[in-house]
Amino acid sequence: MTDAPPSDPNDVAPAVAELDTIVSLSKRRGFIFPSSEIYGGINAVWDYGPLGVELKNNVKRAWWRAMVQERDDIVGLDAGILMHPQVWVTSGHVGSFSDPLVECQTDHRRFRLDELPGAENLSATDLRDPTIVERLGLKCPVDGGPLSAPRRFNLMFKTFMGPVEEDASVIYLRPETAQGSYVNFKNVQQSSRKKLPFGIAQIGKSFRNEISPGNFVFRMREFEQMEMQYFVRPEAEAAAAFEEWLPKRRGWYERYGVTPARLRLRPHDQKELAHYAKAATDIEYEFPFGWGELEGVANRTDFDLKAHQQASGHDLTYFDQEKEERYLPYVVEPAVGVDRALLTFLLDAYRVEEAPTAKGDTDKRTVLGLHPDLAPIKVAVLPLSRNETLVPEARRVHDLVKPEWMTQYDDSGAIGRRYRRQDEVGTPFCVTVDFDSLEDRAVTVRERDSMKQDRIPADTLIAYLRERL
RNA sequence: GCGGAAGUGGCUCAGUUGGUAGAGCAUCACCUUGCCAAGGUGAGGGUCGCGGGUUCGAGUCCCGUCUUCCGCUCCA
Repeated sequence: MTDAPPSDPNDVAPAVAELDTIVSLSKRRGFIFPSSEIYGGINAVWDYGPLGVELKNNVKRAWWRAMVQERDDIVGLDAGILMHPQVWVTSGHVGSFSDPLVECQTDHRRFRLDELPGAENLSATDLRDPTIVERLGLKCPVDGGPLSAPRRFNLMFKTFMGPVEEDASVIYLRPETAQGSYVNFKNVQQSSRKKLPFGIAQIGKSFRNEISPGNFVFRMREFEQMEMQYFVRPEAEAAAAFEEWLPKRRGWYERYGVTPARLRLRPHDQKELAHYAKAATDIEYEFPFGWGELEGVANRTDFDLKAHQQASGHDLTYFDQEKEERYLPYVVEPAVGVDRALLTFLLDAYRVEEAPTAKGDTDKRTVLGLHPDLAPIKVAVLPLSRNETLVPEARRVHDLVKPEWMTQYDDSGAIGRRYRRQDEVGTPFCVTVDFDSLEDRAVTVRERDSMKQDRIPADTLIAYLRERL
């Protein structure tokens, strides 16, 4: 299940939008703003504006639909961001979700201590030992320069639980939603009466104190995840489920319009596997800054359930009626970053094309070719002009459509300009009310991608749009 | 965290050898037009990331600081 990067240059998809273009569009049209901007901004946090929150909700809804609504073997869960501190000790995040880094004193390159030649098999204690570099005589593998003592970067945010900070216990903001599904495994399984294989899906915020965030919303310190834990019989079924989920998840992106040539699967090699995974493959997208992980599919084995069972003393095994045996399920997890998916949809949908103008020549037309399910605004209602009889009629049409979909009413500026405004934010349908409408009670519906216009009776508008949205 | 670059109205930028900020686009109002970014008139909006220094005077020089971008690194 591996895709080699396209070798024939003519095979490569057309260049994706520059990141700056999307950043600028996002701010100008109200998709995404830098957080706390009036105070100079805060690194690696972004706020979603009026259109951004619609788009984001639509992305989440599309995922939830594919994961939960359309399946009878997966159920939802919304666990807390704050969890018992022991969860993160048990899960290995307190110990392993931090990297022992050493820095070369001459060229300032950084390396993971446990990846340096001669330090591969160090114990956790050794990795923390400030004298370890000296004891082993480690040098910078690039220029042979002296290395600093190891410093640990824990990627988890800490805060305090309890009113008095001094007495309160340290707790963490979750770095992944998955643990909520593991600690609730029994609750969910029993209350929903699911038999294996079944899954628990979650969408929610996670927090990671990344060493170097960046690339717009690609890597943030506060971000949102869509993770699904699929519990199966060990171990053969896990391997099979792993292979099944990869094309399924890749297909999801294609279903919502992502250019197939800009997607690829990249299996992790043994060294880069996370501490909890036995196998993992990334679904990557070709971002303007290079191929980057969109989604990770991992075989997490029974690592988490086994650890929680041991640490909590609660039996987390599942009794299989059919096979009449009791076992700890294996877990296959597809995990997506909502913000990454959203960024992908934005980048991939952005295009500038030639379009005819009133004068007869052509002009640039900026279009977000978002899938209608994802588009923040589904329908725009536009009176042909800001005329005293046209406006009330257009308002009536708008009132008709408003309860059904997210809409916008716009009567400011020339009609052509208003079409282009809607194109730029991806609105699939524009409904225009003109002077004839006052007589024949008909409206013009114009479709974003084809720019085709249909003249239809106003009272069939809802039915017409319903067929297409 | 280290190295490099940058920070001027909503966006993209200009700002000459230091003399108290401009443009295009966007936004809004009015008039005209009326189906794909039309024309006209007008308006709002920045003290130049922040703090300090040099100077009679700084967006324009110096120091500090914050933020962003590109590399090193990592992950959804």
